[in-house]
Amino acid sequence: MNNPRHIKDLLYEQVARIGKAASSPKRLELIELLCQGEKSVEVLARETAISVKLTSAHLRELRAAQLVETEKQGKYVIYRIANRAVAEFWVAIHSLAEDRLVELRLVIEQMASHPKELAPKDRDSLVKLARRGDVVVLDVRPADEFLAAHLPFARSIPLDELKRRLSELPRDKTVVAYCRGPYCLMARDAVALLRKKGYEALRLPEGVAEWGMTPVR
Amino acid sequence: MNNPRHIKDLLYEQVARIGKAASSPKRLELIELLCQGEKSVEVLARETAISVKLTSAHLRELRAAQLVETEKQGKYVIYRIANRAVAEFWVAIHSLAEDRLVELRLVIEQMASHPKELAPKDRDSLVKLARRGDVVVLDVRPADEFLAAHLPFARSIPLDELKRRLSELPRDKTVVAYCRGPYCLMARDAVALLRKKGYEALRLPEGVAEWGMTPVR
DNA sequence: AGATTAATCTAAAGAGTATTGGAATGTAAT
DNA sequence: ATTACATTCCAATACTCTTTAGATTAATCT
Repeated sequence: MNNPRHIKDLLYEQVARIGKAASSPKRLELIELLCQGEKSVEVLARETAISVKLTSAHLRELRAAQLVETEKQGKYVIYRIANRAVAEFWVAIHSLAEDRLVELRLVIEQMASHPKELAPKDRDSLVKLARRGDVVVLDVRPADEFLAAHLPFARSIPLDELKRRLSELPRDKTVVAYCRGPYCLMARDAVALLRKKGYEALRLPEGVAEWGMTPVR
Repeated sequence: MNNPRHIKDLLYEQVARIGKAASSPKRLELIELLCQGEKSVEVLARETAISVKLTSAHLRELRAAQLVETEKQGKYVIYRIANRAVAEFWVAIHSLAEDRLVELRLVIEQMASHPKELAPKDRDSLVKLARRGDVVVLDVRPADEFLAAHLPFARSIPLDELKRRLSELPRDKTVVAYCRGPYCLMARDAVALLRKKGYEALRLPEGVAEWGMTPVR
């Protein structure tokens, strides 16, 4: 059985393994989360609101497709993205989805709720503003994710500490908050809180994965 | 039901529509074929060796995911890639698969059979050589695909005409043959034929999609 | 040693997908 | 009008995937 058709079938079948891994909403959410940094099964389950058992099963699939790697640390199993290419694929697939699927764009729009929440998409100019201190780039993800990687000149105040650490932010600067990416709601909530307290705040819908800064190894 | 969890579920579910479309080997093959140019259901079925009915069903899925568009031309229905982003996604997913899956790399290696079939990957230098006429870049795909788009300075001799049109190729130049991409076997067969006839021939494993030249509209 | 915690494995039910054959639709050729 | 052709629709079957529950493994804590 070495005919051309047989060979081709083998080839596309392998590529389809990646597609299969990316065909479940839960697995995609796990991938996005792992793009923020390595995590244990328990943490992944908590953050995604999936049962530990089911999380484990989905991670098993991701590992079968070689998209994630594991390392046993004591009684924990730490999962991480296999390499940067996986993060780039996550960005590629969700970007294509946003490009093609009206339904997705609709949900994203209604997520923004207030029209002025979107920050400028131009990365260079944002970095320039942040470097000069004209805006404060605020990372509202958990501290360990900030530690693993963060946008240039960002400072870390996790969302659940924001209320009591408001005083750390200058009142006269615009705050640009970001979190895990366009589907994460933490930055949205942070901006809502900041505005209620009188700050000028914008949400940057991108995260480290979209900026090509996913931590690996 | 406007709680955050519900919103997130909607978001990832939409992205998973793209993953689902890419989770079947046959659909991937159809996408790759459509990256070469628009085609009718009949042609797609013939080229992929899938029954017309099943081809139609898979194309239906691809259209549901908004990855392809259709246009009725007389009694034919012409399918095409929705836009360039789809071709880029095809390249992204098969590149990731090659990066991550040993099994895939193994099949590709045994496909090359002769070690020297691989041509230089550096695009600029290949284009330079082709411009100066130091090598002949040969497109062995069907004529309509060549017409839709081809690599710079390439000339077209479809594989099934190659034997009787050999005289069109200069005997003293290296021939670099390419076809639809790394999973297409036409360039491999062309190289085998050329070598048997005494030509110096190499296979370029990339096609128009990999070079970002997929025809759209 | 025994209890606790993290994670996985196995089995089973339900939901969804791939594939095929037969019928139906719409267009073009005779 | 009738016939041929390209494509899709519908229904049935086999298969695969998702999810949950119960049992199991392995490391840590008391």
